[in-house]
Amino acid sequence: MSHSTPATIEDVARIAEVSIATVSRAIHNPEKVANSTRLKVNQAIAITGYTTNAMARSLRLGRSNMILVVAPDIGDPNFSNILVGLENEARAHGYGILIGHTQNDAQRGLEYLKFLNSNQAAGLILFTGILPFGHQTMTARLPPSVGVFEPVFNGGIPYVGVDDIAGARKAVDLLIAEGHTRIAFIGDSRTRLAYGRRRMGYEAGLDAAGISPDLRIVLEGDGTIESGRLAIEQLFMRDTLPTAFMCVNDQTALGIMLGLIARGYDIPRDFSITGFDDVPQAVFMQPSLTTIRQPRTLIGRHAMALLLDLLGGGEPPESEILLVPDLVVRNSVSVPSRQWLKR
Amino acid sequence: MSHSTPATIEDVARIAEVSIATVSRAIHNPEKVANSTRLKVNQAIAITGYTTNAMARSLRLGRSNMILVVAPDIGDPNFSNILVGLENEARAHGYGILIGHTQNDAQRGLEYLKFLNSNQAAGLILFTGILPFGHQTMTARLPPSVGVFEPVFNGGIPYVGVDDIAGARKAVDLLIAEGHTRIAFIGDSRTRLAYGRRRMGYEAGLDAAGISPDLRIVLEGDGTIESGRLAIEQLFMRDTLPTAFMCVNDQTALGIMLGLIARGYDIPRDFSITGFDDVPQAVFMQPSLTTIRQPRTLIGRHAMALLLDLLGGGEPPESEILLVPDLVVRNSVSVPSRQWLKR
DNA sequence: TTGTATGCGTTATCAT
DNA sequence: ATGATAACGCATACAA
Repeated sequence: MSHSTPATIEDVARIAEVSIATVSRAIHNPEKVANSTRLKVNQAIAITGYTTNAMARSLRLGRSNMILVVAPDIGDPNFSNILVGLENEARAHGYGILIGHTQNDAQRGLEYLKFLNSNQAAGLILFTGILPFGHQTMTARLPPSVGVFEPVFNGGIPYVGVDDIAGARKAVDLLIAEGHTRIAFIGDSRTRLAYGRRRMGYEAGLDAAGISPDLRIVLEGDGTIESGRLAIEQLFMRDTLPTAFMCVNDQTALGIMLGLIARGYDIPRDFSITGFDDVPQAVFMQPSLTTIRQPRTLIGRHAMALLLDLLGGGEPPESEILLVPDLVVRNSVSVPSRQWLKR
Repeated sequence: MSHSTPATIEDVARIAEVSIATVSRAIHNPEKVANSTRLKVNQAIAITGYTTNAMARSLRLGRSNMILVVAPDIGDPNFSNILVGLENEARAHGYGILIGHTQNDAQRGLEYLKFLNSNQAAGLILFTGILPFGHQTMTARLPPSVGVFEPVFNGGIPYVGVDDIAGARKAVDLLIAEGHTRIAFIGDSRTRLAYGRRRMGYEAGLDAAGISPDLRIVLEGDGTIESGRLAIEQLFMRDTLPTAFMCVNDQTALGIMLGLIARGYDIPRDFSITGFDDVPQAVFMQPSLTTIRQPRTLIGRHAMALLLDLLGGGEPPESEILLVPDLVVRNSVSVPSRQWLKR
C-alpha cells in the first residue's frame, strides 16, 4: 500500500518494533545488527516501501550524493557520450549527476559555485579547459574535482583524457606509411591545451621518419571549419603545397576538405586528410574522414571512477590519466598524388 | 574571508546582530523586515559569503529544487539540444537538472524512482514514449511530470513537442508542389507514437491534393537506417516504384538514400527524399537532406516552463502543447524523373 | 546488541 | 518588526 506521504525511518521502526537507530544501522551497517533484527527491519522496509530521504541524510552527513558536471556547451558532440560514461559509473555507486552549462559566461559559472557552496554536490567534473568561476576561482573552495576530455588550465585538477601525442602520432605515421613526406599541420595553439600536444605528436612522427619539418606548411588556426578553409587559402596563396593535411581536429579537417573541393580537387586522389576526435559527422563527410577516435564513454567512466575514489579519501594521481586513442581508417587518405610529387 | 567551513544562517545572524528568523525573512520575505535591518543582514551576507544550504532548506520545505530528466539514451542526437532548453529555463528559476538514462532497462528506471521517492527531485521530465519504471509504474507516486519530444504513452502526462501532422504535411506538400504524385511513405508504427501522426499528415496531404493513396507504397519499418534500406529492397522486388520517398525520420531517409545510391541511382535526379527531425548529420548527407526541423531548444524551454508552472500550483493544460516545425529545404528533392513518370 | 538523545541548517508558528 | 523555538528525517555518540 502506498500512503499519501513517503514512509520515514520511524514508520519502519514502529513496524519492525525496534528503534530508529537500529533501522539506520540495519541499512548502513548490517553487520552491527543481529540477524533476527535485520530480518524484521528488512520486512518492515518492504512493507512500507521505505527509501532513505536523501535530503535528510545529506544534511546530517554534510555531503550530498550528487556530482556536478559543468560544461561550456552541453550541445558539444563530444559531450553526450562522455556523459554516458559518467552517468553509468556514478549511478553504479549511488551517485546522481547534475548538469550545468556555462556558455563560457562567468556569471553563469558563479551560479554553479553556489550549488557547490550549498552542499548540493559532493564532487565536480569539469568538461572545460578553464575553471568557469571567473574571479572567484582563486578563492573558491572547490570539492574534489576531475577534468575530462581536456586538461583544466588553472587549479591543478587531475585530468582524464586521451594521449594526444600518441594519437597524433598514429595519424602522421599513417600518412608517412602511405608515402607522404610533405605533410601540413593545421593546428590551434590557443583554444585547447590538448591541441598543442597534437602538434608535438606531429613533430615527433616527422622526426622519427627523418623528415625535416617545414614551417611553411604548419599553420595555426582556431579549430573551426572556417579556420580550415582559411588555411587552404593561405597555402595556395603562398604556393607551398603539401600532399597531405593533418588537422588538429575534425572540424578543421572538414574545412580543409571543403576548401579543397571548392577548388575542384578530389580527395583522397589529390590530397590526403586526417582529423582528430572522430565526431559523429566524420563518417558522413564526403569522403568519410580518416581520424583518431576519442574513447569518449571510457573517458567518462574513468573520470567518474577517479572522482569517486577521491571522494572516498583516495589520493589524487600524481599526474594525468591518459587513454590510448584509436586510428579510424576511412576514405580520406591515400598515396600522394603524382601531380604534387613532381615538385 | 573564506573560512574552512561554509557560513550558516547563524553566522550571518550574529554579525548582523539579529536572530536567524530575521535573516531568513530578510532573504525570502524582504518586505516583512525593516529597511535598516535588511541592510545589516545584506552586509552580513556579503561579509560571510553566505549561501542557503539547499539540503537543509529542502528538508524543511519537503521538496527539492532539482528536476529529474530521464531519457532512454542520453546519446540521442535529439537530446542534447533539448537539454539546453531545459537547463536554461530551469536555472533561470533557481532549479537544477538531474540526468538519468535508462537504456530501456526497467531496473535502471527503478533506481530513478528511488530518487523521486527520496525527495531528491521536485519534478520529472520524460524524454521517452513510455514511463520507464516497469511494474511499479502504476502504483508510483510521481511528482509533477512533463513529457518532451514525444507523447508519454501511459500515465496521462502533459507533453510538449512538435505538431507532427503539420510537419509531415509540409513535407508532402513540398513533394506534391514539385509535381510528385507517387509518393511512398516509409513509416514506423511501433517505435514512437509521434510516428503515427506523421503518417496522418502524409495521408492528409495526399487527400488534399486529390491523390488517391496507394498502400503498396506505404511501408512500416522501425525508424532505423537498416529499415530504410530494407524498404528499398521490398519496393524494388514488388516493382511498384514511387518517384519520391517521404520518410518518418532522418534515419530512415538515410537508409533509403544509401539503398538507392547502392543501386546506382542519383538523388534527387531519379528520386526525391524527405526526412523528419533534422538531426545534425542531415546537412552532411550526400545529397544534404530536405527535412522537417524540430525546434529542440524551444521544446526544452517550453517543457520546463510548463513543469515549473505545475510545481507552482498551475493547472495542467487540457492537452498537448505542440510547436510548429519548419521545413528545411536542402538538396534531396527535385521534380519527378521522367523515367518513372512514364509508368 | 540495542535504545536514547542530540544536532545537521532551515523555515514557520507563535509570541512579544 | 523581531525573536524564541519546534520540526523536517536522519546518523551517530553515548548509555545501557
